[in-house]
Amino acid sequence: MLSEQLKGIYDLLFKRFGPQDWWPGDTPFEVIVGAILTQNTNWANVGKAITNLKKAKALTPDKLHLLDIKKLAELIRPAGYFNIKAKRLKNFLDWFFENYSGELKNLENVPTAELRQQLLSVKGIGPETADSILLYALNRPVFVVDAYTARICSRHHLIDEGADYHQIQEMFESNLPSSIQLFNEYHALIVHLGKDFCKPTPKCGECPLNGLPHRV
DNA sequence: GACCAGGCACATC
DNA sequence: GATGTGCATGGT
Repeated sequence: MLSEQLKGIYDLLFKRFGPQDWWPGDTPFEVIVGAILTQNTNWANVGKAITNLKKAKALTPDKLHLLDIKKLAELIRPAGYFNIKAKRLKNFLDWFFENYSGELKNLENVPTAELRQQLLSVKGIGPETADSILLYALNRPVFVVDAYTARICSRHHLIDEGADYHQIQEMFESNLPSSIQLFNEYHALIVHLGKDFCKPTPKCGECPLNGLPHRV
């Protein structure tokens, strides 16, 4: 029955918004960089940082690994938190080169659960960033939870207010088929819904979920 | 000018 | 274990 509700919500969102074509990135590595840069940050600003990295021909594992951290911080400045994010990117690259020679294909045979644990061990990569990388860059069937997901699930009584990341993720993953395509589209649709309607102060207006149970 | 954005680590109680 | 705070740019 939760599974019915989750599928119903998906259908409503897809019907209203259509396919979202996520992740907006040309290569898996670009997706990884974007996942770190978009932490608590508007995607438009991340796009500017990505453009800067492309112009500087720095958007490959090797180049980014070698790039001076001060220089890197300057290039990603539009994405905000640029000092801390430069360090986070470097932390990821250090891990990537130490363990996998900076080659994405070397990640292919690592089991998802193990890879997730390893990503989480990198300082600056938390649950959402790790799962975004796993799903959108590495094509693993994990459900990405973000602030919008938590807010929407709570407001519509799908889960307790105050449920943590893992509980919310578990609700989706155990009540939906484990499909990369479905998880990809669902998370993207939730973000679209969140941007248009489910702000911290709700703007329900023409929300496609109008009519479903909702907290006041 | 206030509010918000596709978080995370760390300090403090 | 829960709660608070710093990190920072840019659009609405």
